[in-house]
Amino acid sequence: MPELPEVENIVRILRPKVVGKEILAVKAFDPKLQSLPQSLGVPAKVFELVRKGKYIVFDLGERKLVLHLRMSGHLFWTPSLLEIPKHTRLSLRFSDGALLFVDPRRLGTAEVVEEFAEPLGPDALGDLSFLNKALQQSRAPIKLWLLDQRNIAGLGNIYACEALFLAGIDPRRPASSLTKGEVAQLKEAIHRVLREALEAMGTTLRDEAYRTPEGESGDYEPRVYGREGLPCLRCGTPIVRIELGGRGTYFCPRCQH
DNA sequence: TCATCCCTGTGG
DNA sequence: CCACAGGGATGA
Repeated sequence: MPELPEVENIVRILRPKVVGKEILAVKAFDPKLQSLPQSLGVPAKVFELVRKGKYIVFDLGERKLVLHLRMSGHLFWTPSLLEIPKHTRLSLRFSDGALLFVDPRRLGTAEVVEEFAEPLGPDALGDLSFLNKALQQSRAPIKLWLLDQRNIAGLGNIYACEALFLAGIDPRRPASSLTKGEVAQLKEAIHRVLREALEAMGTTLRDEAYRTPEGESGDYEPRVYGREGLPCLRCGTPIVRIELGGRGTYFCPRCQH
């Protein structure tokens, strides 16, 4: 569910609540996470809270707690543990509140490691000049290339579609077929979409979908994602949905070539 | 480079 | 009932 802007917002909101504080107790509600309280060990001071691609990393000094929300994960901040919402998988108690990892589909992950070592490409919010050369080396459809976190970290299904729409590029095009001008457009489009979404506090498509740790929904409104059959905001042509790599892919057949 | 799987829920 | 879901690992 969450992509870079949503994860970044979550981290920004949580940072003042947890950095410099101690995790006083950990409880796992999912058998998959049974060993986590043991490996985490309490009390554990949180030195830093950082986003790496779509991962959320709690720097505990000698070790890191690494969370990934995948499709349906949420992090909620709550003043008390008296009421545990349905689908809560993990709770981290602090002196003045608690953090709940809630994940209906249970696809999310939480693990304690010595060092964060996921193979991630450069962050999508950072310098994108590497795209010029990198894209030349792959014949994969550009949208799938953008979704591969080893290439570029942070984009997901919504913002990959949105960026390609803004750049006027057909998602099926081989990455290596993009001209220099198109790559320039794409770089700009990626940054624009992510900044817009960040400012809007992310995208909340359905009621049960993304929320900030304080329960707020995001205001970003996709231009093409989820708009099959609706008129393109630029030319009025109905937006088309196709499947690419098994994922729904939306684009304007007239604006994107 | 695919399909398949991991899971559960919702909406048509 | 079936289709679909904002992610990613895996094995053919």
